[in-house]
Amino acid sequence: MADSDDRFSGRVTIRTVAADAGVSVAAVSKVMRNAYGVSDALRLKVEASIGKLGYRPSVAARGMRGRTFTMGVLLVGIDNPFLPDIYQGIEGVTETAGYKIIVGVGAARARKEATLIEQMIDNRMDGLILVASQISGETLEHYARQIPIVVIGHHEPVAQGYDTINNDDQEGAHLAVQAMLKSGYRDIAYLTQTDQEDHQTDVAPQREIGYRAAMAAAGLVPRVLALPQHGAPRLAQINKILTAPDRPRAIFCWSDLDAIPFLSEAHRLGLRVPQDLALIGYDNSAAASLSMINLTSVDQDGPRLGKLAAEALLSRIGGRSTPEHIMIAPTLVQRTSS
Amino acid sequence: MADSDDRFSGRVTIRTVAADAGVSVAAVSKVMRNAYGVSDALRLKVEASIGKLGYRPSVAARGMRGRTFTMGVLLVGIDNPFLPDIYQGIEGVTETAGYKIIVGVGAARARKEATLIEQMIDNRMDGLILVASQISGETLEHYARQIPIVVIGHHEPVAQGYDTINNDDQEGAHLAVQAMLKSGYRDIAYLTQTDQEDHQTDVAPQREIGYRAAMAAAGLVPRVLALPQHGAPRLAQINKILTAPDRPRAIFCWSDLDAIPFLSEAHRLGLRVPQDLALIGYDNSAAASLSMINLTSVDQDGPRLGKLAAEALLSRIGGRSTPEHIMIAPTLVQRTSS
DNA sequence: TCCGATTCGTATACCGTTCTACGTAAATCA
DNA sequence: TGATTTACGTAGAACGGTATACGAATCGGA
Repeated sequence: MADSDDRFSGRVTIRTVAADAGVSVAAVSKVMRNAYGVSDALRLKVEASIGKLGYRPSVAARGMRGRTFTMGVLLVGIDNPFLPDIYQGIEGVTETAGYKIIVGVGAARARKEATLIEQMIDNRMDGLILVASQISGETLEHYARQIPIVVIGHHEPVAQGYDTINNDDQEGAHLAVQAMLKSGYRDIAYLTQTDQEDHQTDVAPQREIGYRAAMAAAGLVPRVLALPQHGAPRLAQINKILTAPDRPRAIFCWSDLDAIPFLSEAHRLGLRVPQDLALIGYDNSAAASLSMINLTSVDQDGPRLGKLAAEALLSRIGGRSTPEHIMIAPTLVQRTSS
Repeated sequence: MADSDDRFSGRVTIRTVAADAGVSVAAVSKVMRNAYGVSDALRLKVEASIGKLGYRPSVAARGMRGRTFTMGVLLVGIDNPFLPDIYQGIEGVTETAGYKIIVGVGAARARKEATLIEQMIDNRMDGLILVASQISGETLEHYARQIPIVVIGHHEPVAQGYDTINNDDQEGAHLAVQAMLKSGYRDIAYLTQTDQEDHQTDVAPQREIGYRAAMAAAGLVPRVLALPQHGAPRLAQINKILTAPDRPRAIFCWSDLDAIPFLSEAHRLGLRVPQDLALIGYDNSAAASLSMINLTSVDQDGPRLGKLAAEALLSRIGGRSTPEHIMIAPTLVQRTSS
């Protein structure tokens, strides 16, 4: 009877295994969790049944009481070219630690991201890594009380409840401006993004701070341009900047995401790079190294950021409660666009 | 008030809400699910309590009996440029249907993908969309018995247990070859990928079939080149093909993913495109339209594929059990590389 | 020989939902 | 008016695990 029942319902549960091995449900659970008080004989019996039946515990059921051994990774959007690097770094750590990853895709909007975080909490993730999140530090502290959180690409050096892993964005900007100065440019503009909730803690404003400091140190007047991230106005704005009579001679872009379209439009307009226009981007994405693009870019070592974040999260899940704030040094990859 | 409550009483459960509203647990559950048999008065009372307490149901617990209202999306890898389009199409549908999405990132390896599918089943997803999966049709049938599945980018027109959504890859190849013939090229090669488990059902072999048919129809001899997807040999192989004395005059690449590095290497070698070498890619990815790249490419309308897949999955979750196999027509986006 | 400690396994109370019965009161019908 | 139906709400059994309390052996030492 029980047999035909099981066959009908399909799923092999902990009870199926217990019956097959002739032991109690609790015994099987203990074996699964390597809990204390299991003899070798019992373990062998149970493991044999597990293998035979192909039993896999239900994460949902398990999550109602214990760990799920899964961490959630929240990405800004799926099209950002430096995400693969970070993801790869995270995965390297989780794989050896026996953790699974589940990805949530945001849209660089705080509201949407908050929903995703809640979804991850609902799904009983053991911890969360947020990449370039738009969420305010205050809100993060709130969520951090419910689940361990590590943040990449969001400067909040005094945060108490969660960890931050960053490259030194001010330093990165400094490197870019220095390189341009060294090549003789003085009319250097900074291109930032608009239509973001405006936090000083985000990477673009941090890079702007670094840019302004470097310009000031050189006795030059800073000039900040802005570009919407989405929609038709974007291309029009690029065109407007490039065709204006006071077009800057050099532009440091907050991201390759903007630098490459700029390069493209400049090329279309017949501007020579770097003779007529010098460009430096940020992230050293795969596309930057293509020979027709050849964009000078600041590299922030995505794999390392991901690795550090995953390690921090694991230690936080393990019980650490003192915050950790790590900042790594960026490097400049010089190419022909500057 | 509610704030200090939250901090102390821990998680707000359905019982908290029921107690607060002065109704039964089942009543709250009914309201949550818009189930039959709930009066406006009851609904209002319950919703007030939900709002006041900030209650959110636990997906884990919910998953143990009913729906989770979450679908899993399995992507080949996070760096494939046409995934954002498909994702966007899926998201458009799920958002209005009140479904959540959770993403799993594969690595174009069947083993890894199988693990991910099992993880999704363990997490009690309501259904799965697999994008460009490497898993065999046989294995898919097996999993499809456990969970509703829709597959994008995998031709299996007689599959019984799951649905397939594809662009007509043979037709896409036909369009590419036709365009090259029309421009006067006759020495046209096809570039496929290696180091994949070799299924006729995958997109690259399908495109090869279309290519061979089109060449045969024109009375030309086909010529197939191969390129590993990863590692150092990749660049060396590109270089070898481009510098060989019998370098083809035109190459139709199975994906922009390969066409763009080819273009880059050709540019580095000083080859003129399309005078010395014509190239056509597949996927019409964002990078293809950049003016320095300007790659002719076959467009398979990713958003539409995603939309159709999500709709199919919803109807399958809703109970449909007859398989659905949809094929949409690709178009050629002509640019200057051919 | 008796006693406390240690080992191993079981019974069972949860965890937070859904969902199937079922009871009751109001509305409709003949 | 009595007999059905319909609408609304509740109780309580799942679901598949975890974890705690506890009983039964086994063991070493005085």
